Amino acid sequence: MTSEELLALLAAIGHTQRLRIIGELAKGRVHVSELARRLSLSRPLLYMHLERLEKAGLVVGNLELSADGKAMKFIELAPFEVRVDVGTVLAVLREDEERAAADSGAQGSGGTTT
Amino acid sequence: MTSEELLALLAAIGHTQRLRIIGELAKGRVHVSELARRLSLSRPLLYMHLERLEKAGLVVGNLELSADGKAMKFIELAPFEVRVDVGTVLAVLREDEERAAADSGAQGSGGTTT
DNA sequence: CTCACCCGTAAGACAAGACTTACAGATGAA
DNA sequence: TTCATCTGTAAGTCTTGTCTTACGGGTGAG
Repeated sequence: MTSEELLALLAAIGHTQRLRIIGELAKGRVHVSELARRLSLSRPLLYMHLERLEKAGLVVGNLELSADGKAMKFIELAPFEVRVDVGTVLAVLREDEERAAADSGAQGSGGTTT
Repeated sequence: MTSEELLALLAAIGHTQRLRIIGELAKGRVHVSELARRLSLSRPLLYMHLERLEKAGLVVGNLELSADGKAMKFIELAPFEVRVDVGTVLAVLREDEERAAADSGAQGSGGTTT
């Protein structure tokens, strides 16, 4: 895991509204408008938060058609678990360095991959 | 743990520079100016980050006097470990509700405390 | 056709965070 | 005294993130 991924994840979870969203989704999948109603959030705002959560891989969205033919986007919580401690931090920093080294090393040859 | 505490912690760790700071401190305690030099950060900026880290309880600062009588603030990494998953989120949300309930319940009487 | 749902995005106001430059004070050494 | 260390903060800029308002289009029911 790179620092970029870790940061995306921490930033995604680290917000009051998004905690509430996760809390609500923990009860089960819901479509966007319904979710907005339950949390008293404007739909555009909710979209913004969902985008962030989705990018970090915390939720997954599925556009489906209901029985009466209306399009509905259902949001589902993706399982996640990260231990945050000194070891994790050191690990991502090391990963970053390795990637940087690999990138600069692969510039001339091109066969150093994997 | 309340959501406020969790958010402070996540926000504290969730930043590139602060990851680097933690990484450097993992090697051992350092005084501020030296730390700033190692990370190529301006001292005022480092102060800002340290303040955030300290508030979240991730680092501890100690003002000491060196052998030649100069004041030096040593920064030390505090042990920390948090598991971030759905359970954690639900736990802090529940904790929030309990606190809110306790606060509003204690307004009139004063004897309802646990 | 109008109403009540649903989807999605664009634009701009506003607040929070990150970062720089500049300052002020204290010590010991040359 | 002047220089090289260290401490700390205040002010202002710039960038990022949050949030609201205002649009656009689609479906089925009355």
